[in-house]
Amino acid sequence: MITLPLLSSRIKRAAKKHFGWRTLRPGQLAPMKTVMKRRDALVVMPTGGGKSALYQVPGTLLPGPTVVISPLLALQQDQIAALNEYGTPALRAVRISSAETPNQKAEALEAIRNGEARFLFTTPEQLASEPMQVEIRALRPALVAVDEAHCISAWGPDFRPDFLALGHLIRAIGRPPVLALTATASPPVRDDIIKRLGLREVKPMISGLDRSNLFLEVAYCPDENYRWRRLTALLDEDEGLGIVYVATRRAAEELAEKLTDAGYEAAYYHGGMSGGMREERHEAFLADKVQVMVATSAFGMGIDKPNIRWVAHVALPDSPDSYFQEIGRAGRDGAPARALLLWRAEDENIQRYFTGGAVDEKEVRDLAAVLRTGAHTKAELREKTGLGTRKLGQLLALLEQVDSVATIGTTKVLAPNYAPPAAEAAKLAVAEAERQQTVQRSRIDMMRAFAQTRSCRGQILLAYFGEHAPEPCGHCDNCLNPPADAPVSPAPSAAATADEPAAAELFPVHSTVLHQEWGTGMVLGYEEDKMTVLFDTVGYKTLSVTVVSKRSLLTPG
DNA sequence: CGAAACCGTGATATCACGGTTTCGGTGCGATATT
Repeated sequence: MITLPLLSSRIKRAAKKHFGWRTLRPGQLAPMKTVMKRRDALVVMPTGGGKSALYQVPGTLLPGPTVVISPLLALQQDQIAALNEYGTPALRAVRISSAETPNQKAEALEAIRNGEARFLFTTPEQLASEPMQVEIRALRPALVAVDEAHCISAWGPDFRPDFLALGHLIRAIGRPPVLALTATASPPVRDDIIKRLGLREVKPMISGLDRSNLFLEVAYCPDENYRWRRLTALLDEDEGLGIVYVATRRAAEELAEKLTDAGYEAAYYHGGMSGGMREERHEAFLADKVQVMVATSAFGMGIDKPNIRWVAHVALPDSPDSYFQEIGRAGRDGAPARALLLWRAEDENIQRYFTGGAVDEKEVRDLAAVLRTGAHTKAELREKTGLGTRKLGQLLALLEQVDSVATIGTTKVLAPNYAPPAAEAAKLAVAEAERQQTVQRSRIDMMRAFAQTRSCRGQILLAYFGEHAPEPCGHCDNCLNPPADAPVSPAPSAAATADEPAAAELFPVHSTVLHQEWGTGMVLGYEEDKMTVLFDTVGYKTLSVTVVSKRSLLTPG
């Protein structure tokens, strides 16, 4: 029987023996202990906080191999190379993905089987194959680590449907304990991860959300000219290198060119470039050879570079989740760094477009009906329904979420016997799509609210992530230079006259409330006369405290 | 939704204007071609 103090020292010894780490970083030991106790865990920790170690160290001690599920092959490549650099079988990693031939896959499985390797990296798409499930299950994995777990929520419904089925897939390989890792996750995203992975008895373990060396600034830009001037002003003030996020590939190329013409060392990066080119640019940035990287959201995951001095947005991100993750790449070394949001009202349009339009109930019904007639490949489904690849994928993802799709064999899908009738499945799917879009629109609303606020931005961001910060952050534009007509916000020191009790908090932060129309929600925070509530079905809503109070719109839940 | 490309018209021989169409992010994996 293992006692707890012994557990801690075993972990520390393994960290020292295999990795040469004399100490663990804050927030690392507790999740490692949870993993060693064979329990599920969800850990939210900024990149650079040492998330990989959370499965790597226990992985050397557990009585079976660790399966690491991660969304990007390029990222896996780096992690595998890093592990194999140690040159010890206890840390050796292999991979199963589309980049491996059948022979290489077999070798990878064999290496795990005979103990030459401990870590098996793979993708949700590989796990969707039943023969692969059988092979991996036979390895008796002792732990499944899901890296960048927010992809379940962010990518699953949209274009990586196999992420939605991860919970089922993990069950199919024997359901070892699951460790879910991500750098950012607001409460609804955490809930989604827990639900989709089927995590049991987890309390999210969260650390490092308050990045006090990051200075948060926002500027509203009436036109592109003004935005350009603010951006170049930042580049002129700051000697260091950084990332400019834009909304489209074309914008990335055009802005990079404009910056180059103006004498800045700029390059662009987006998902439409060839793999080789992307790698090249990525390497150049890591090697300090690019001062300004103008990029779409494709640039980011896995970038663990300590000396990024600023991140600018020439766009309005689709959510505070994305925003936080993107700015979080600056200042990893702990030295001061800047996050500058340059937004225009027009920026919202493209995000609304990406949110997607109404789903055609008839199309879903027809698809659901075909699925009930037996197993089909996706090509067959396209043939029979006349849907395009992308549309088909989205509808399948929706049906998957209402238990109307199952994968059989390697590539075929069909309606499982527990699936509702086609008409009902279609109704459920349309309702689910609407719910997701409503929530997504509310996230855009929250992003705009963050951009427009006159009070502390750090507080608002933390509130969005479900953290209550009683004091203003002291590292945002509004804290440094309060707008002339700024509200009476809770002052950092007793000097200010904070006689107004912080917008008379009707309901405690984090308490549950009930709204007649919107159902139950959680109070996230107060700001001026407004309160923000996260509702289960309609997402984030900002309400007037006065109106809520006068009309008794909310009751304790 | 809105920016930009496209396209036709008009008054003149190059462009100006207005209407219409198209496109827009994130990546796995399988397939076809060198």
